[in-house]
Amino acid sequence: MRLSTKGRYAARLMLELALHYGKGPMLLRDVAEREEISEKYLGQLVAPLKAAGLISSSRGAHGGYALANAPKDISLCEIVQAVEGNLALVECVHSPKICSRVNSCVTRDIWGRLSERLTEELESISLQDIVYQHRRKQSAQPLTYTI
Amino acid sequence: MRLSTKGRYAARLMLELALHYGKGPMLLRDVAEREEISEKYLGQLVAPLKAAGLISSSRGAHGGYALANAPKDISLCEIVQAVEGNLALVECVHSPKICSRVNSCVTRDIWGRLSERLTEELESISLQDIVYQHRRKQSAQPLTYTI
DNA sequence: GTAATCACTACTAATTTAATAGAATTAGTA
DNA sequence: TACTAATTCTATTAAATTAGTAGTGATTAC
Ligand code: FES
Ligand code: FES
Repeated sequence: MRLSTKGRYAARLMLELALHYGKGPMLLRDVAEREEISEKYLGQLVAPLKAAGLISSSRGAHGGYALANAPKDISLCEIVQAVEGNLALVECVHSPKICSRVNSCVTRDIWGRLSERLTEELESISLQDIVYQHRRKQSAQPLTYTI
Repeated sequence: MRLSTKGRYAARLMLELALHYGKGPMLLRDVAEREEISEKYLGQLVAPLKAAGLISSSRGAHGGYALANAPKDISLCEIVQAVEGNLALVECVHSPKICSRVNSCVTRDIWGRLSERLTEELESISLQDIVYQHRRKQSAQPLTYTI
């Protein structure tokens, strides 16, 4: 029951865009460098994020990516859902066809409720919250000098 | 972020044992038949459940499996954890070594808190709860006749 | 001693994950 | 217009995980 790199990288990508919010489009190359993630792989993650309306892009010279909305209006749920698909903990919650006995199976109900709780929890975290926590953490960190 | 068949089957296996609680050991064959799950595959799931102290077994003729404790004293968390290992949504929460930057990464903190919430939620559900919900559902079901 | 049952280990096909690679497309600018 | 910087799209792949199957060995009741 692990979140794949898609979801984790997408969250970090969106955090970078949020930190850069209001400063024009950000290069994928810079995101990749700052987060130490393969640029090509990130290139695949932006497609679903854009399709979900979370980011906008501009091509060509001086292009790049930017948040489509303010950080406070983007939830972690939307980000994860965009790249990972629906968040049900078990498949038959959303696709009843794949299990016979969906009508009698009580564990399905339980996984369904659990999935809802998880979704609610993710919905309650905005990108702005993550930015705040990031800044708080940064200022609490001891300084690191790069020579 | 899906629960694998291990966790799902283990929950159903434990429900069957709970329904049979107090009636002596139950055959794996019967569990497999009632839940329509491969007996051999279930055979692999009982090992970790036993190792976790959730069930007891007796070998030989008239052997089988039984709950090691009352259903009210077994949580869904214990069951899932036994067969799936630790429930962290991302690996670096429990094994900081695998990620560099664990000290500065704010998303790790978020995944960590989320994992805790999920664990709490699973801890709050006992096998007895599942039995109650199962019985309620059964009695609400229209009767099905097997000819 | 034999039948029934759990216990253990090895193997495997299919799927998913986590990338890498490269060509195509678009946009700014000299 | 030609050049360059950037996104976009598609294909390929190695490794890991999942979801089993199969078979043999150990133990116990009768
Ligand atoms: S119906 Fe899908 S797990 Fe029970
Ligand atoms: S430290 Fe592991 S995801 Fe950031």
